[in-house]
Amino acid sequence: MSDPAPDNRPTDTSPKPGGIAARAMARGAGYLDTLNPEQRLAVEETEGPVLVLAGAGTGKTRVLTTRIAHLLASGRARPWQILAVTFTNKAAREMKNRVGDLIGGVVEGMQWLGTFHSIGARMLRRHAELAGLNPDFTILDTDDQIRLLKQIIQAANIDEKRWPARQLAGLIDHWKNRGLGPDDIAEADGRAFADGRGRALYTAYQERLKVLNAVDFGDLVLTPLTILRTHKDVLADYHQRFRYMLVDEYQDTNVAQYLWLRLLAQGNRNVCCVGDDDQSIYGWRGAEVDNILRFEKDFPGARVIRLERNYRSTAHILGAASHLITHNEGRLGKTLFTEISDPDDDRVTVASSWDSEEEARAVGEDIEELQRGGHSLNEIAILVRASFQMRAFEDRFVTLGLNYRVIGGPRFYERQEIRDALAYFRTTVQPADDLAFERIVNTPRRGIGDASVKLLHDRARAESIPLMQAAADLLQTDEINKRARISLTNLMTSFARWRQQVDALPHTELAEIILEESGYVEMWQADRSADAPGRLENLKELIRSMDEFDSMTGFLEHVSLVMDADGGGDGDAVNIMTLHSAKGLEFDTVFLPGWEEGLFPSQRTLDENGRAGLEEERRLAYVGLTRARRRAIVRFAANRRMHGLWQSSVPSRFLDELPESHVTVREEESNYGGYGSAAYGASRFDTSDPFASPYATPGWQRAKRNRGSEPRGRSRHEGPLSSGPKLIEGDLVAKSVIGGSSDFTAGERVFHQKFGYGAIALIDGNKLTIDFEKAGRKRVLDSFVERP
DNA sequence: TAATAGAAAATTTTT
DNA sequence: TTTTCTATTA
Repeated sequence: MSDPAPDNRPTDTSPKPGGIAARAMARGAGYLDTLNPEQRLAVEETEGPVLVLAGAGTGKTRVLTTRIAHLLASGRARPWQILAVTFTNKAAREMKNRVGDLIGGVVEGMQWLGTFHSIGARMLRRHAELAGLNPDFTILDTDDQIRLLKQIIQAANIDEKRWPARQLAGLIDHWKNRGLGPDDIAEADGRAFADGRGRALYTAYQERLKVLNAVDFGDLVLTPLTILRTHKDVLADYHQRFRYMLVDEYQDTNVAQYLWLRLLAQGNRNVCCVGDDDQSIYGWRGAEVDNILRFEKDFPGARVIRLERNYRSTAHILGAASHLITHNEGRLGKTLFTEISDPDDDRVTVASSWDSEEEARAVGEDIEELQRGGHSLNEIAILVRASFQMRAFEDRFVTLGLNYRVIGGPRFYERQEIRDALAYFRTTVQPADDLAFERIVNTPRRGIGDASVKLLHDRARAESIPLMQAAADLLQTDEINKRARISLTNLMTSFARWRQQVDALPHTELAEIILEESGYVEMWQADRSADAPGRLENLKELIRSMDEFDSMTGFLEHVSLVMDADGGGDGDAVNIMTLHSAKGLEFDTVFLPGWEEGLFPSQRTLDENGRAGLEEERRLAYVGLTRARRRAIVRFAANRRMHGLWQSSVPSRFLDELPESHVTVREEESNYGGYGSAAYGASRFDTSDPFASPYATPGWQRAKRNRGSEPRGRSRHEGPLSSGPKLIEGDLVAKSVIGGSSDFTAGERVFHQKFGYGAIALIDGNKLTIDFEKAGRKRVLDSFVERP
């Protein structure tokens, strides 16, 4: 959370409860009057466990915020007696603001309103000693985590190539998400990495973290959980403290978060969870839909309230989304409805393109058309499955001169220059922060290369001391070469100097001094590359943003928890983002490109998680559709370029699952081969019982049938109408030969559907480099070319 | 030790 | 296609 203030603040400075109540009463508790009966029930049912199943667009946030306002205004709780958890900082911020609006003023003292991670961090700082940490521990981000694990793997003499740190990080995260410490890992599970050494590495990692006085993201939930489990007095204290608990997006909780909540809720059982099982899209990072599905079992006597009245979308959009999601098993079941029904409402549009570039072109045209009709660009969103899809749209919009903004793109705090600068600050404030120190010892280059760093490491490890300490010790000897010695001495004195100034100077000033004196700014000034000026600008922005905090420590705390991207562009612009980051947002018009098998649903998810993965992808589709207020345009392309080579694709099975009655298929002249309703006809829509078999639809059946080895090239002889099926085969055949070698020979003349005729220049397995007569040199998979 | 060239790998989603 | 890592050379 963005609140760096120490823990004891609220009790003395926040307004008396009477004050809040009085303020709210003065506005005449009217906040209840605007709610519908279900919402009102969800707000007023304050005692005991409550599960609010809030479908998309049913006023979920409104219920949560009104509930908090109600608890405060009715005098049931003071601000600091309410625990309110969200997943994102954005949601926390919004909640705080909206409660403030309801109460009529800024809410003070709601220190337990925040993300799981920020609240976990707060708890952990209060009881750090119980976990063997200092209260000023640092929070490592993923990057630090992986660098640390890399060191541990290397120290254990394990081939880092064969057992990448990234994979171990994933494994450890997975364990932590399930609430498992190193000692809880079953013998068998521990074998999952490096021939059975997974558990040992996990243990080593945790020990190393303790030495560094650091925690990772997973620890922010797991360690507080462990503390609550093992210290009854602490738990009792929180039981007394939290009169009411609220949880947003309950469907996204993982096991550790769930256990933490359950433990806390055992106190007075006043827990209210709000969520939507149909919008659970974070299973891949440990979320357990099961948590929401079995709420009533966990909390006997729980009241379940369904919010099904949708205030956002047209009947067509709701109809399409609702029908799609019925193909999932294992849901609590809700049916969204709207009372607004206008015969002029557009149906959900399905359209297709030849390739991703044409897809972008078509969307661009649609947007310009809407714009001419007075549609605000801010109210338009393009929601993609994977971020690489964004590029085609960006390219197109740049040529069109169409304003756009990418939401959730590269994060400010993840940029190299920002991380470097932060490492300097961290080392200054926390001399024991080895990871930060290591990051900048030789940035900018100062002659302290791998050899010298290794010396430091050996020394530090041998004596179990921080790198800084080891450096100081080593400088007393003559083990390091001259050049390194001189600059290391310099660096050490600089840090000592900066450290002295921490309390003397304003932190923004000190930050400037550090970046200046370390030569870091100079390094970028000397850099002639195109992005150097931008980086310098970012550094300035970083210092500007520090102004809002009252100390360096407070700022660093904020940074590690709030990885939010900055404000985003202003003015009127189209929004481009992934489906995941679109959750919780809404737009008048939503474009959903790339509905193709393999991309959406993602092949990887399908491979790794099977049916559960497919259902999660389907929920993602549901989330996408329900972002739209008025218009949803679903698209797929017949060809897509991935990793620099072309692949063709089958329309997504989700298209088959859209109900005919709410969808229109649009044919576009710009389609080269008439790949419109000819190949993708109304017959493919799902008019059957959704539970029968989602895969019984014609399109999917055909694709499945063709997976084998049907002769290729047939459709070329059948005229333009069936150019579609040919591509389907191309894709499926392509998959079956990946890794094999090609039966083409160099120099051979071949035909490609997109590029025409050409000669093979180079063969690399099944990847061909071909000099095309018209399109020039391209790399393609061999299954996409034919002998003429 | 640093710079460079060349090869290999990788591409989902994020607190 | 792009990025990231590695090995080589100055």
